[in-house]
Amino acid sequence: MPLVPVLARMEQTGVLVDADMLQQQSNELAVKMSDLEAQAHQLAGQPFNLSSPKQIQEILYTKLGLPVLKKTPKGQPSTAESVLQELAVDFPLPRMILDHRSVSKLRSTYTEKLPKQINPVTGRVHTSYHQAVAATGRLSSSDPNLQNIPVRSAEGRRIRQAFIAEPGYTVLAADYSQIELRIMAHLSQDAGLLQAFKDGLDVHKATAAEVFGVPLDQVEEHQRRSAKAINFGLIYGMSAFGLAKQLDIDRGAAQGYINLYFERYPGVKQYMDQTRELAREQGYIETLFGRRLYLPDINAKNGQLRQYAERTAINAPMQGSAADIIKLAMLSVDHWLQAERPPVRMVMQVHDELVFEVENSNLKQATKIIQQKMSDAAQLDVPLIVDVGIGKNWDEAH
DNA sequence: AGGTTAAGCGCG
DNA sequence: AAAGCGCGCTTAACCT
Repeated sequence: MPLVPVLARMEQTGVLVDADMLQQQSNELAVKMSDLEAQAHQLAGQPFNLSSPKQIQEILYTKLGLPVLKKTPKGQPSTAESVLQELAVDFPLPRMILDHRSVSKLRSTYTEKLPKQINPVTGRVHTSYHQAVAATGRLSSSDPNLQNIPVRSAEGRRIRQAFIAEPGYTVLAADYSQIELRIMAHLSQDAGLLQAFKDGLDVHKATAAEVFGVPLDQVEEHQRRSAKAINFGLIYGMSAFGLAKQLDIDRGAAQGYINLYFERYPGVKQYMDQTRELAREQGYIETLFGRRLYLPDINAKNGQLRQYAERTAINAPMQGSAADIIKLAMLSVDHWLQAERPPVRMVMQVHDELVFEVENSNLKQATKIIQQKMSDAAQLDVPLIVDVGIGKNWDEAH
């Protein structure tokens, strides 16, 4: 039995998963894995278990003499993705290891496991949502974790395509647009950021225009990408060093971007300083709705511990407030479901997204009500925009 | 045989 | 010296 009570095992609803489709994908992934193993065997001149760190170290570093770019905390040569990415520029084997890793991850974690998690009585997968695990107030999901179903790669998205609705129903996915940055605008009361959201701008593009000093309609793609990295970095309390690595630029340039950002959005700068200060004084920070996160290390002598606590102090109000808001939205939606009993099931929560199974003839009305209830879950000084997608499966609904 | 840890990676 | 927040799952490697 788990020590933390399972407050929300999805026994009543659950989500439909097409086991045959996953089985088919499993077979295809298995073929790719053995192809890669055979190729690696050739190149290495010996059998090569691509998932064994020991063998990777032996073959890549000892036998082939590839440069050791980074070490693990225990002093072993690192085989982390970022390292292998760099090595892949000059050598073929690292690419194969990376491909093998992503394929085997998809197979072992998803296509092989999910079919076994289907409840024979309901024909659905019923995750457990935990309310008292994540320090920021987010839910977590386990057995199986449905909050990390692949989406970023085409291969991975095929797994999402196996998440379907029963005949006569449609998958409806509703997600908050940029909720953490909107919360940052609200908390910091930065005039520029507030205005950008009130004007309904593409916020990364708007940031790029400000930081790089170009008109909105002349922002280039690489500028938007940099601005996006800056925006995310800010939410996480990232340093110039981290931004430099992320954007593959030198540290001075990264610091320049950050300085420019804070010049253009002085309210954000002030908010960040204030938040650190408040955390130091009271030993905790609060979300918009008063959820506390205690930071015992905020005044630690150990710089590493202290800086970690400072980054948490910056991030937790935004991540935590977003968690508060979607929980309120879930309650609001549930009240509607209980009162009206529409043919609608709330089947998943993925941090800033709610997934529903909606009877086809009710799609229009359900979309409107869900969108409105999520948008109205909190009153901020910027609008809370909710994007809704529908489809035969979860992938299509995005 | 079974448990634990480190590394790695899937997601927001 | 570290350097970006929050999770859960799988594997290899190591341990009892």
